[in-house]
Amino acid sequence: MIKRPTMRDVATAAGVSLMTVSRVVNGEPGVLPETAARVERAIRKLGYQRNDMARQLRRKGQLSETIGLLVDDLANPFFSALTRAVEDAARLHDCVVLIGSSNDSLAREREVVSAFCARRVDGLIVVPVAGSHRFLKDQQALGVKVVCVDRPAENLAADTVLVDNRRGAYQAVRHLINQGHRRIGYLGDRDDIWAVRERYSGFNDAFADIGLVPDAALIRHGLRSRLEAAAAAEAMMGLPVPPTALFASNDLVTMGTVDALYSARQRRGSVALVGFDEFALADKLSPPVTVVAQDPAAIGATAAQLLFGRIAGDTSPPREVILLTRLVVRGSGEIAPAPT
Amino acid sequence: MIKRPTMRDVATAAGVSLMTVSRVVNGEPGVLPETAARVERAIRKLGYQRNDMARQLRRKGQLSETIGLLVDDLANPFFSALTRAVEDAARLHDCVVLIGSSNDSLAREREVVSAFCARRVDGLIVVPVAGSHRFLKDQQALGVKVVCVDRPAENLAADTVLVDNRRGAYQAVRHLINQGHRRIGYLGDRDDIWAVRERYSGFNDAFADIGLVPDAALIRHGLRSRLEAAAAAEAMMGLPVPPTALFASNDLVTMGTVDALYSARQRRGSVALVGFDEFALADKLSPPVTVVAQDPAAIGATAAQLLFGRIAGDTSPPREVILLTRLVVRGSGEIAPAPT
DNA sequence: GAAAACGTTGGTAACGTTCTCATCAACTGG
DNA sequence: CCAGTTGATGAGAACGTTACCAACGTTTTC
Repeated sequence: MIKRPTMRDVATAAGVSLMTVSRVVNGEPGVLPETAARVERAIRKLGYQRNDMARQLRRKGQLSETIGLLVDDLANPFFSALTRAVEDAARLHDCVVLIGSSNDSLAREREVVSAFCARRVDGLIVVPVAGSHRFLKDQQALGVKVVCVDRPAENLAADTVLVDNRRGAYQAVRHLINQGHRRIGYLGDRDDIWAVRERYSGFNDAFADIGLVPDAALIRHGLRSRLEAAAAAEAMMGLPVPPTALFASNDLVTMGTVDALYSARQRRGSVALVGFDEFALADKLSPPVTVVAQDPAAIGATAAQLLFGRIAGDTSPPREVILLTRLVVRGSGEIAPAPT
Repeated sequence: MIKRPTMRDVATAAGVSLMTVSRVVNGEPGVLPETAARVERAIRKLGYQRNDMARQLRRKGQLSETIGLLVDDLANPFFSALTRAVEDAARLHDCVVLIGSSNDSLAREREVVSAFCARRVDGLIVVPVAGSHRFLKDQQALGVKVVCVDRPAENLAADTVLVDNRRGAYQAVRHLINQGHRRIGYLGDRDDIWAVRERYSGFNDAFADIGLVPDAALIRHGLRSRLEAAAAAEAMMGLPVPPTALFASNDLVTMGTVDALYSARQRRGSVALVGFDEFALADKLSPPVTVVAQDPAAIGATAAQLLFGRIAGDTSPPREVILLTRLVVRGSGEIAPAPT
């Protein structure tokens, strides 16, 4: 393991000054081709590579060409697709991406953001958890550009990319209502999450439309895992008067619900299911699952576009971009025949 | 947008020297509690945050507490689960993670590795693409710890975490053979990918066991997407004498095959399918899909453990860790009745 | 009671880079 | 032939931090 060579080492090896090496490394003009060639040779011989930390320290106010991305849970397909889109955009700007998962913990979010900012990222794309984002605001004041994704951050003037959660959920539930359903169950994630709350509002909106109020026995909040969702769905289907349809507030909950419906096979087909979020193979289930589809790649790409715009100097007022969801009807909506 | 305060600013504000501030910031002993409190107050008032780039520059030879992770495609659930595991391990070591996707391009891999190393990462976890990894070796010589995942890197002495691809595929195909299948189709990704080649070997091993050679008409390599896989499966099932079973070399190909089998519904159930890689809802398809399951989280965790061991100073010879796959039989193996 | 030890604090030199300016030779034009 | 211009190169100071050592007052030790 050799000590890393510095520009000074290269300079000595090539018999030139340090500045000349710097110029060659950065492709600046004003170096004789012959001299440059000698330097290049020394660079290759020593295996020199520029130290971007030192570089970044010196050229203050310049960009570090690093951004941070903080999502809820990277293992979730929705967020990993989003991440991939951000990464692709970042590469186009010669930018590397620091990644972190917040797991819906404000403390963890703060830790990660702080670690990112200590490394002087140019910007942050954040899926903000519930709570106060005082520290994000502080970083913003110090010049870090911030874009929020999937949920707005409380008390923060930042670009935000959202989807029409409420309308999406509304349409999904209206779809069920139009099929004749009246006893529709709600299975939802923690409702301190903004997007989840919005979807629940949409659920209620649809009922308000027809002058009804959902049955409180058919409302379940706070489902944090596929397993919990399965148990909740199971319980709900076991009620004296079970629902004829279910609305699930996100992909995880939808899959848990599918688990429950499949494990109680005798009842399969007797309940309609609509879920928020598209997921792989939803069309292959029986019955196929109707979903409110978001486009995570588009969300990520939009967020990245906004962020790099800000980094490039866009100082217009914060924008809120709402992307549309799409109801993908898969024919599981019709009132099913009573179980035999 | 305010200029970022430095330790010097804090020192002036607190009426102490720069060194005292440094000591307080780093929690070093030897500062009177009273003095420390004054400094803390100044820090909070100014919103000071340590500049880790300068810090890292000064304390040479120390760790940057940053690692790089380079996967094939972050949007693939396998790699995103792996990434999540690495990230969790990194947090335990107070380390942040730079992420990149190589898309199976050597040039892109080199670019990303180079960008990571310019930022002086302590280590790299890499899913190496095919080709020469000269540049990885160079970085290794300069002290960057490297761990390979999913595939070994050619000509590189580095810790490597793999699964028993060949044996896993062998067992899967043996399973089909035991069920009475003889015409088994192979649908595979690019076979310049090591893991894919290994799986193909396992496929052939199973045939060798019973003294047969697979029919060349039932072998398809180079399927890069779900769509391509679907087309290939479709074509194969349309042969004059179609296969009675299919082996798919990874999750993407398996899903494409599922697409093909579902779209040709009349033939559904007439062909058995076994795929490498577990995927969500495989158990819910009809018929359910038998898979060779890897544990991406365990792979990521193992790789991270090796890497942080090296970073902490472990200089033992490179290790190769082989994790076991698990054949998850889901009852789609039996010879199906001839199509009606 | 002088010497040694300790606990607290500050001054200064790096780390590897880029920026600013100075130098110096070789041209150019009148 | 000399002032002015150009083009290539180099010297030195910063960037924000930490390692090292010196300085200081106070206490302990024999």
